[in-house]
Amino acid sequence: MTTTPAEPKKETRIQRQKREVILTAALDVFAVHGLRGATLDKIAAAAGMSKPHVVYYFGSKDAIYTTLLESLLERWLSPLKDLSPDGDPMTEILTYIRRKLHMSRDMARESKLFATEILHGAPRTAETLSGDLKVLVDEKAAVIAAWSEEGKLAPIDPHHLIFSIWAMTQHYADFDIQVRAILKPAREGDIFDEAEAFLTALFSRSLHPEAVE
Amino acid sequence: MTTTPAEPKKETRIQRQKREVILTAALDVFAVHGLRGATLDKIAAAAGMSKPHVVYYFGSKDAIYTTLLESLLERWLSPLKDLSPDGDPMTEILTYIRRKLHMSRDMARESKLFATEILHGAPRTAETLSGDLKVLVDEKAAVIAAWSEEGKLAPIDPHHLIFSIWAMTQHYADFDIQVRAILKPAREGDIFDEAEAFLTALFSRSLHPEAVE
DNA sequence: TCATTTTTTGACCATTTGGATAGAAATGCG
DNA sequence: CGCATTTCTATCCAAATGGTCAAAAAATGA
Repeated sequence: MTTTPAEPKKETRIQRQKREVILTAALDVFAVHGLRGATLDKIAAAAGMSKPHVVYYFGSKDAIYTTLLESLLERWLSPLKDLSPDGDPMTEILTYIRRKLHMSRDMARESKLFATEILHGAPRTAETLSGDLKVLVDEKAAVIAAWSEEGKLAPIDPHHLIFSIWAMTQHYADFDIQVRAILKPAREGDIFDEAEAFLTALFSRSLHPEAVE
Repeated sequence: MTTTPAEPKKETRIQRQKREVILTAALDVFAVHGLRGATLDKIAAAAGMSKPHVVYYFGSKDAIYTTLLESLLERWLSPLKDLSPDGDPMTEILTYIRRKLHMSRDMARESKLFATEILHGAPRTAETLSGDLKVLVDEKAAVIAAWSEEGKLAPIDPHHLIFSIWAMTQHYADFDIQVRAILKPAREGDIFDEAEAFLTALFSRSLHPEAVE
């Protein structure tokens, strides 16, 4: 048979490497052009191989995209998973913000891929969003809510707090072109360092448990 | 000649209406599918007319997209333009946040269109970003910086403050699917009302000029 | 009314693109 | 070495898609 391996039980080292090369190349292409704008030709060129070879390893363009998205979701959620109810509230949240921001800096392409997916209706992520993600967020929101109740944190809507952290950190990856265009000639330093200082100041001010009228 | 009118000096009322119908339909399609994912057939179907008719009025798919983007940019910036140096700092900023949030609520498709454009490298908006937009932002950032200097506002990086307002307000339009998936069964009220309360609280706490160590 | 212009579309075309086929090159292995 | 399996690619194909064309229908105006 001439069919593709698709997803065999045992993957050789070479197969894993090749798949990795394709995924990396595809990530570049998808992040810039989106799912529809990306072509197998572009991906193949970026990966330095022929188009049928790409299809040989993944079966279809869609399969590459889906694979990318799935492996991304895991890593994407890990910083939030690490937010511990046992730590110091302020430290936990500021650490979370910092880790999320570092992910935006180091995984800008992945962030854009994810953003485009959600933006276009999350056709293949909807279940994860209202499933695993919702469970995780609800759990951590409860932790934050408890902190607020105990007076360790200013009273705040924990869900919207999480949304705001996502929005602000991912903004620096997803809209980097805009951010850079505006900050351009001035500002020699790293934009992410500025962002970290800004976000730390913003949230520590808002979250300190005091002046609760 | 059988060429299209494209952009004649004088546009009849009927022409303007037709163009408007097409633009509205195209906005729906572009917001969901992106530039590449949108097809002339889909746009024509959404507008209730034939594909050649759409081309007759705009010449090309790209022209529709560009027209949409240009008319959007003006409206997009108007809330920031209205931020006045003469008003009360806190009121001005909170009003800006509210107006921006209302735009996210009422112009979600436009927000998504813009987001996709920037996300994919802003190929046809780059000049505007580093031109008009930068000028406007720099101007308003100076206003905010002055307020901070005068002690009317907590010291804060004004550029990043603006970025954070964009990020958080647009998040509710661009990522509405994610937000809704997480907030779903609970929360009967309007998400945007919650967001408004949250953002108002967050920023008024951070911006009040006090506790400056 | 009837010629002229504008609006509208069915049919068609060229290109792009996802993917299939078949076979070549390489690799593994007895 | 010789056979089998895996890896890889040139070539082709069918569907989708942006856009053209010629002509019909509707509106305009003298």
